Amino acid sequence: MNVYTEFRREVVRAVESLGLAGELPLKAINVEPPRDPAHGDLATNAAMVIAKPAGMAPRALADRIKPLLEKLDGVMAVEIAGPGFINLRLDAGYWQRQVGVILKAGQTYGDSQLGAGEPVNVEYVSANPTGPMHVGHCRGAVFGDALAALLEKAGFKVTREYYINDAGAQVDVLARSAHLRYREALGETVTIPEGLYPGDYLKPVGAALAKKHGERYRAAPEAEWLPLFRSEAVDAMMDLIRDDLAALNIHHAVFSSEKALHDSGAVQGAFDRLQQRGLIYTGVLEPPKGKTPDDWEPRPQALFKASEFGDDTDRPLKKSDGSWTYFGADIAYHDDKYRRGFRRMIDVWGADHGGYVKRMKAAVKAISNGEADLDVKLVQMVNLLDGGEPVRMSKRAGTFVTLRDVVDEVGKDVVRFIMLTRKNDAQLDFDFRKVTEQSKDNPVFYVQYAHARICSVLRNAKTEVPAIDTADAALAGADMSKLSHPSELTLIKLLAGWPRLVEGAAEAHEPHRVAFFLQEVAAAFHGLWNVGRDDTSVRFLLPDDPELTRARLAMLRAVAVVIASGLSVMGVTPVEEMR
RNA sequence: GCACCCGUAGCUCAGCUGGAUAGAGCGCUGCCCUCCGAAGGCAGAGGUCACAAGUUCGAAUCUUGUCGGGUGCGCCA
Repeated sequence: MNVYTEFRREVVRAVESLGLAGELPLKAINVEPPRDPAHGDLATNAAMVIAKPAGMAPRALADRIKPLLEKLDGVMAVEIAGPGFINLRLDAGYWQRQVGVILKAGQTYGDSQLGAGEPVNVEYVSANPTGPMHVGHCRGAVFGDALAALLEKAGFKVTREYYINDAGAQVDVLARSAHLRYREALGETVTIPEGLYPGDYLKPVGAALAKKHGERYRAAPEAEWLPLFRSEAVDAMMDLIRDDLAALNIHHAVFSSEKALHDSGAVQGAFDRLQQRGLIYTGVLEPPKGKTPDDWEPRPQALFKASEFGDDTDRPLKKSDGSWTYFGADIAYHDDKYRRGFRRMIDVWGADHGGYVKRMKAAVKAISNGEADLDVKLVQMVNLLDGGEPVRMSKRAGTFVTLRDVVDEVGKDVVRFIMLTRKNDAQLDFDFRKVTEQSKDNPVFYVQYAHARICSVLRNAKTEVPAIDTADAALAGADMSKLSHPSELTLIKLLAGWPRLVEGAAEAHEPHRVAFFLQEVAAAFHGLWNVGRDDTSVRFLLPDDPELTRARLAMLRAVAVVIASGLSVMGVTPVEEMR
């Protein structure tokens, strides 16, 4: 329960007690902080949204609600404004008490029951198991992981999942590339032909295969070694990828294999179920307009009636040779999630897969009879820059930037924070120089600096005002009514908005809001710090006034708690000092 | 041709799912450091929210259309 949901409940209760006739849209009632602080602490639209169905003028209705709200605990004044807003002013004590609430809750402050323990599956990264992760994978990885943490904080039961595309032609290419490296390890001189993976990362894989199998598959026909090499190479690549992800502190709970879906008959099973419901037919697709392929030939294929579920056209499940399309397997994969009990699924994809969203949503609707909800979050490209200049990347020239390169260069915390400083569907510039700069332009530094400054004040308190016990539990008992400076109240109100932000961001699947919120908190804190620079009475450590100092330290700890809580959602470690 | 995403201050971007006079950083202008909290601070200028209709008490936000940018479009994954 946070400030806003608490008062929303009271407003709804007040409206209900009026005994108005008609269907009242109570769900449309909201309580939120007004944009203009001059309008008070809380504003509700209740009178405006209820007015019409109740057959009253909004302001007249507001007049009747007003006295009921005036009686509430913590409410200092109620005003009716504009077209019928009801603005509440809370007494300072109400806000000041929030400091104690935050300190008592600690890291759990902001936790919500919104999700009510409902299972959510978040599938992210899912990079092809053909090599180490490159920088392009970073954003989706960080986004998915932060979204998962955010949903957990909001009370959902989250499963972090990775889909291994180990069934397509690309893993045959991988196996052949590994076979070449295997022969190389056995002493041959090899050149990697066009179309195979040239990367050095396959050398150890080849060496391991040589050690394990000796000469056995050196000159054997492909059919004898391909499945074996494929599976061993994929395993090696997944180890590589898991290591890369670990460098970002990302750990999936479930790894699902596309190949396993084929082998177990799950793909056929999902196909059969759709067929039984008459959603599959054999047909011929129109060629795409405007981009007519030269080799287009109309061919009959097994098609899924995606257009009945909101897609633009029906989609092929089988290729003309009868084998499954990627989409066919992907339907089975989402069917599998559904059968594992997930009614909420989130997929995180690169923006280049945007054209795939409608058909996947259509498929989930179809397989679940509309019971399951799939949200697909597309993450846009990251432009790598160095001092404003684009970093040129080319696989061939060897100037290819891996995820590991980036993490080694700037650190996991910086990568994670910066990747969340834009909403997912906007492009993002990642400038190696800027992200490590110690200045206000750099949001990572700005937020971390706030946390470090607070830690520093707490450390100094031990020597400057040694009488004060700086443990959270002790600080929570301070006389918060001493926190009466306007800048202090502004800061406390901001902190009290954290639980509300968690819920909003979780519902919208928008972890970037956490990053922006923390920048606001940091700005408010730095601002207060600077007030103290000119006006010594607003400083935090005042040896002549231990009671006030105690209250201020409590407030600072509350700021640190909220920052640390937000950073933990983002997967960033708060620092205690800047170096 | 079609679909999806985007279009907000000179630049980079927020805008809490429809609220009141649209915000932040950078840049610009003007003030503020002998020292005690300047890896800065305070103040100011800067907007047809791409454009046009519509929905309603109320639109940057929802709908439709137009313009501009990006991405994608059967047998790749």
